[in-house]
Amino acid sequence: MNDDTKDLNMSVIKAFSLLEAFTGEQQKWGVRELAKKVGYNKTTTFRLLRTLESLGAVQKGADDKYILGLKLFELGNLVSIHKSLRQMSRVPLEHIAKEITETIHFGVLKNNQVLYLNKAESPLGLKVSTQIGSYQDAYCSAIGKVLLAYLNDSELTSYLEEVALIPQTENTITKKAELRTELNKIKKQRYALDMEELELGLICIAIPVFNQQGDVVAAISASGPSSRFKAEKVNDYLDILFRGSAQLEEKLKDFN
Amino acid sequence: MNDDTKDLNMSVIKAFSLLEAFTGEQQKWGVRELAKKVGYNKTTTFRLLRTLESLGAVQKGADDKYILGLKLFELGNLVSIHKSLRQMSRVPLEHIAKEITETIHFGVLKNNQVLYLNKAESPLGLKVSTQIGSYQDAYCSAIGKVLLAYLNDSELTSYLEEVALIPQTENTITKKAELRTELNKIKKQRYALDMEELELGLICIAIPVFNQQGDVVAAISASGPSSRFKAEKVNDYLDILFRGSAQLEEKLKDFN
DNA sequence: AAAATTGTTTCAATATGTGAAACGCTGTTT
DNA sequence: AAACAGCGTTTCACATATTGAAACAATTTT
Repeated sequence: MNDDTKDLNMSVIKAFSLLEAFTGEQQKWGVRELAKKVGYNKTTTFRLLRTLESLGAVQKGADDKYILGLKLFELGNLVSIHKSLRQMSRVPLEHIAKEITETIHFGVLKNNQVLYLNKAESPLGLKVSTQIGSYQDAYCSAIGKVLLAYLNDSELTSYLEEVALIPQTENTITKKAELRTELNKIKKQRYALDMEELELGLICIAIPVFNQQGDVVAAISASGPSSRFKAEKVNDYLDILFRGSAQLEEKLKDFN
Repeated sequence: MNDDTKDLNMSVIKAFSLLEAFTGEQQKWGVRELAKKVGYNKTTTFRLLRTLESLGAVQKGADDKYILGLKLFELGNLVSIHKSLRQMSRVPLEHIAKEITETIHFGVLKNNQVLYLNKAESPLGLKVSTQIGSYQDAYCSAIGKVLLAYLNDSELTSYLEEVALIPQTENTITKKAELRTELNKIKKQRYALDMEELELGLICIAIPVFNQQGDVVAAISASGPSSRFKAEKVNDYLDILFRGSAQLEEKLKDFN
């Protein structure tokens, strides 16, 4: 951590640390266990939780433990950045999902990571399911690699300097030179594949979404289990994705 | 304000006051104008904003003014209360919207107000458009009246004691006895009409959604301009809504 | 019945947030 | 060209609001 911490309101920072402890895996917290987790005194933690409760940012569940409250739902729905992208993506994503019958994701690059703005889930039982609003490392996902591929040289160089290529599976690209080569290839062919680079058994194919100026603003992907995702289907999937992407790009025009 | 304010963390409360100043109408704020709006010193406001910025709860837009940040989007997507209701409602709402070609809303009662959890917008140009996550007074909306109609006696009595029936249009019900009669009628006929009670030119029809135990957990509505919403269509709309509601109730079973 | 949890309150100490005034910057008015 | 008015931001002495160990009340576990 750098010294940007100077003159920030510590109470507010602490309050948000508490909120960030609530994740998809751990949705409920008691006072003492949360205090232990974030490293604050239990009294402090208790008072912050009570404050957040009075604001509706957290609330007590049936078992008296705290869960995230509806105020955050309200505020989250007011966030205007990418809001139009998110809204306009819904219908095209659902069309694609219906045709491909795999889960479709829609994401942008934010802080060098993929931020999932929307999704349309596969109608099948066995499917990929990601939390909208969550982040994913870019170098090991199809959407991420597409978005990285269209960065300009200096952006990509600084990304490669900063990032640590941690192996998620035996297929994860862990050499920076190799990643660069892969990204060049992706830019040429206009799509990216993730062949179990993030998770074993999970395959993903992604293509870019351009705005009217020709910049890549987002990417869409289809993800499914390797058992269904056969090589001979790739071209079909790409066709469908490209048609969906064209729809998205059409809608994007209205927002300029 | 009552004395619940004791021992709450004022900084956190102030920070949230700032966040709540951001609405659909006013999405951007400069430091000084926001300070004026919320009544804090500009220095305090500035420091809180800087703190919130470092947390990603706000960020600076293109014109250097502050807008709500993606951290709130992330947190909002993690809110688990009503999350399943929200998710399961999407597909049925879209089916209904396609059939009725008017905007469909899905809401619950929260703090004696209607909280909109989801919507499916009319494909037509002239349409109702509500912010998901926003609140609406219950007594003057169709969804609200349905939800009120199924409260038990003591809940309804305490609602009627607390609420102020402020006329929104010339059709708004402003007498508590009259509202009670209306709610009885609604419970009997199993649907509610809002005939320009909230906004002139706006008509709305709503029905309840039951869970497996037979409690009303939510309501769905179709809203449109009075120019399109003719009396002879009401029965058709009801048919479609009831079929949609049945779909919703079917999905609800899986979550018990 | 004792022990070990939990959430919650108390109170003195001090660390933390406060706000008037000043600063540097940009754009407009004189 | 100079004065002005707006903005976000910094400074610093002061005072208030936050802190945490310890105690408390209420459950649950031993």
